[in-house]
Amino acid sequence: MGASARRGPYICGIDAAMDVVSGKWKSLILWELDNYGTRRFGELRRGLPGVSEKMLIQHLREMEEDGLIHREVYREVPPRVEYSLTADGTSLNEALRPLGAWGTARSARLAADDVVARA
Amino acid sequence: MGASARRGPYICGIDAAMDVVSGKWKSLILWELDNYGTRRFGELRRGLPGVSEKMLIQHLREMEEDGLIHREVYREVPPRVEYSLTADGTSLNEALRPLGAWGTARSARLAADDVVARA
DNA sequence: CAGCATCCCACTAGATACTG
DNA sequence: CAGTATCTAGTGGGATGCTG
Repeated sequence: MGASARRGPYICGIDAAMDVVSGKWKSLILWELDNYGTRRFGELRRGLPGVSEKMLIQHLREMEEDGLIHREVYREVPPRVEYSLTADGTSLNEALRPLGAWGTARSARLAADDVVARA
Repeated sequence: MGASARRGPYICGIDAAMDVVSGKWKSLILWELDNYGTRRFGELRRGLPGVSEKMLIQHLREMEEDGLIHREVYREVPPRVEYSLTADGTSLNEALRPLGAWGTARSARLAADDVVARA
């Protein structure tokens, strides 16, 4: 009974999508996994500056349960676990691209306004 | 000190965009305003079943401060206030469209799986 | 009609310490 | 290395009542 997705009922598609992406690091995890294809726990941790172990594992578990990522365990010593995107995770990442572009444009504009404001 | 957007610094574009859309009803407000062009407070309230007055006004104020919506006050009796999208809000709505489509597809698939599971 | 103020709870997320 | 467990603070969001 964790803090995972509600899994409906949803008012609309965005609602359903937001349910699965909300979480401070989830979109970053998606992006990281999309870039590298496959990532170990420690690599993700280093790739997401500021994330705590607890939040990382919690988000990873929820995303696994939501069918966005795949978790492959190699029973070795030392233990190795590799995370990768599922088809769903990949398509979600695609769907997030325009939003990312919008955010980048907005950030740039805010920064520019800030410079003007300081002048 | 409110519950408004952090307004940076952001790790990436999605981060910046999520900062502005996160809030249970914000994407719905965007969608509603995009559909109707302009909406009064009471109309929005009725259009978003389940929203409380407090959350609606709070989200509207934050979105206004974030430059996503425009608030026009008509000093009449009884008072009238109309909300509409700014150019930024409109473009954000565009950027959210693929995500909405993804969520809709996911919902449909989950529902189908659910039917199968019950069979 | 449109909004503000206040109280309250659940949940999110962080820090820290421990384990197979 | 890859987690678990526990405790705590901060915040999101709901209910209710009041105002111009």
